[in-house]
Amino acid sequence: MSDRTAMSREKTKTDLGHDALLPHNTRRSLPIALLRAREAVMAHFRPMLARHDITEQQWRVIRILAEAGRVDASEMADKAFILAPSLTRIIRSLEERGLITKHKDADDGRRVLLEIAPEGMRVIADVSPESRAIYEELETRYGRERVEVLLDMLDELANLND
Amino acid sequence: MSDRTAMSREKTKTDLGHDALLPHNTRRSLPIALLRAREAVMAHFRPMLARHDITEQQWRVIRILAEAGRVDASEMADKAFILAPSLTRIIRSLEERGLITKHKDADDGRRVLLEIAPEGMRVIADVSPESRAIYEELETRYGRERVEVLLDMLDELANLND
DNA sequence: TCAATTTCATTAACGTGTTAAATATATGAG
DNA sequence: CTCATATATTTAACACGTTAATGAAATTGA
Repeated sequence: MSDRTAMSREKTKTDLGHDALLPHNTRRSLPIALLRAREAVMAHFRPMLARHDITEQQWRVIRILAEAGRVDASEMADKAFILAPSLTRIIRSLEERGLITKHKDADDGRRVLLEIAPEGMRVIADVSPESRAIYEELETRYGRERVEVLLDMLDELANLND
Repeated sequence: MSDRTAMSREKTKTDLGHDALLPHNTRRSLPIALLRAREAVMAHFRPMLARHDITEQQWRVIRILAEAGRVDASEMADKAFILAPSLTRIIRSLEERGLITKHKDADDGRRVLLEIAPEGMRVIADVSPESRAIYEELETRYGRERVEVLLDMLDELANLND
């Protein structure tokens, strides 16, 4: 390779000279570790969702509607952990595809109420068993109790701010 | 709980009739828990990065260049956990802003070599201390050892596929 | 040597993430 | 009741994520 001067000085030019200013190693960083773990998990689900022609976020939305019935947009944003602007787009797309219906709340004209449509229920019925199977396979391989422990630790991390 | 025959029938219309088809509760799902945890962590860093006018991904890239010196795009994609198409855009933007430089590899014309520029080093010097401080605050509040445990568990989850 | 294959990077197209601003409706103080 | 303020949703603008396709350079094997 590129042996710039006399000997192996690959880092010389860009080196900080001392490590105090350098951020700690990328591989032991919480944000990236969380990203990697999440991607590894989603890699199991994504191809299956793609076969059913829905995205991960669309799946979260219709799944919550199937669980919870009629839900307004704010509540949905909260439960599905999707920001309002993204949710607006996702709702539009799901409605156009006939998977959900949308109506104004009669008591509060600002609110948008969402409900799953029969077509959406069909998707739930198709995807749920496969999703479940994938999750259980994952749980088994990682260890059921360790998943619980991990979920608790993640929850606590997510709630550090309160 | 869900006694859904005679009384309280809010969910009847959208109910599946039996719970076997329903996905398990959203709040105990690994993908969302990982997302929530990651967002909670990033919420601490994002405002600081925004003040320095860089995104999280741009920060990962220049930080890796500061750590590792000259790096080609594939290696960068790997280390920063950024997909190639995103990386192409990020590299373009960082180069336009003068934070990095880019050259073709003389030995392999397909490869693109990246290096941090002085302007990029300035950003590193500005952001690193703040980043470190935020991370250490976080580590302290969550518990140093628990962070280590969590990182190990996340790593194992990310490597289940191998 | 050269055609087929593989690898690296980019482009394209679409969906989502993120912040700020705009719009519409509700609510509350006077 | 009315004006100011607060809340719910949408729009806008830009960056990134994701998959597939393209272009260019390297590698392989006949």
